[in-house]
Amino acid sequence: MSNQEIAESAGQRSGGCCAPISVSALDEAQAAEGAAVFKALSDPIRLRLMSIIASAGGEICVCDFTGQFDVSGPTISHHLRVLRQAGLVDCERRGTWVYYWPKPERMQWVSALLAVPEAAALAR
Amino acid sequence: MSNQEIAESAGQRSGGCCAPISVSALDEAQAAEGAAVFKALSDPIRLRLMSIIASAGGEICVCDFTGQFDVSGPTISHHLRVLRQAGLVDCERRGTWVYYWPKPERMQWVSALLAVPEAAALAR
DNA sequence: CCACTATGTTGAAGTTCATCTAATCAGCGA
DNA sequence: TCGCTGATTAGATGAACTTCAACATAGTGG
Repeated sequence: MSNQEIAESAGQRSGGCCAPISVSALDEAQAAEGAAVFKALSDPIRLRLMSIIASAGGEICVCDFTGQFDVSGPTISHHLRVLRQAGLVDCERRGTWVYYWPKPERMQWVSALLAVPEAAALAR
Repeated sequence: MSNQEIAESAGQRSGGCCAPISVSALDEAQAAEGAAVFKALSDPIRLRLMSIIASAGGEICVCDFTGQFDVSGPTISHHLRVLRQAGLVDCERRGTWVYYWPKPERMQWVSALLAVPEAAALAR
């Protein structure tokens, strides 16, 4: 895969955009978008929710969360919405239950933002 | 490499610890540590500061920041402290000026946390 | 149609955060 | 030693965030 292809696959309009910050600095718009995603991950409960969803290997039911956390149902619901609005997960209601799944492109984009290319790492 | 070895090589006491969240979920302590780092990156100004420091290719003087941002000097200083406390940058005073540099291990750790192994990506 | 379960939404209370001004600290040169 | 410049700390204030209780909505089954 060429660098160009990598850039394109990462760069589908929303947020996907930029080289790792070790390579080039972000402009204001890029920083705003990135910060919004990091904010979604900046709460311990949300990060755990995200990790449970991401590691589920597919979909997972909301009913599997309640009980694993010390907070009330509405609070879980609120945190899930934040993750959804950040584009990190998506969900669908099927019958009584609601299922969530991760959006790997988005996760990968954020991960790539922080990645340290070997050259940059060696420069120190 | 055994799982144990992986855990050890990633786990130098503070924070380094865990497999990507696409592979296994975080426990409370891991989530707390990860969330703290994400919180440090969750502000647009801090994320831009971080990207400027990371892409500087070495050290950079605080005096290079002031003027690039619409906030007062003390505010910049406050944000730099948050990044420092998160372990993402470090600094040293030399004469009149203070220089900052990134800590690539920490950046790499956070990046790895969100990385999506191919297998996990293909499973969807 | 009604009761029941599973989630999501709203509004309010308490807490944390970003930002500013004013004051302080560190180094330099006269 | 005194002032000057660069940077950080302290205190205050308004905005944003987390959380819960109460209510609303969607779907199931009697």
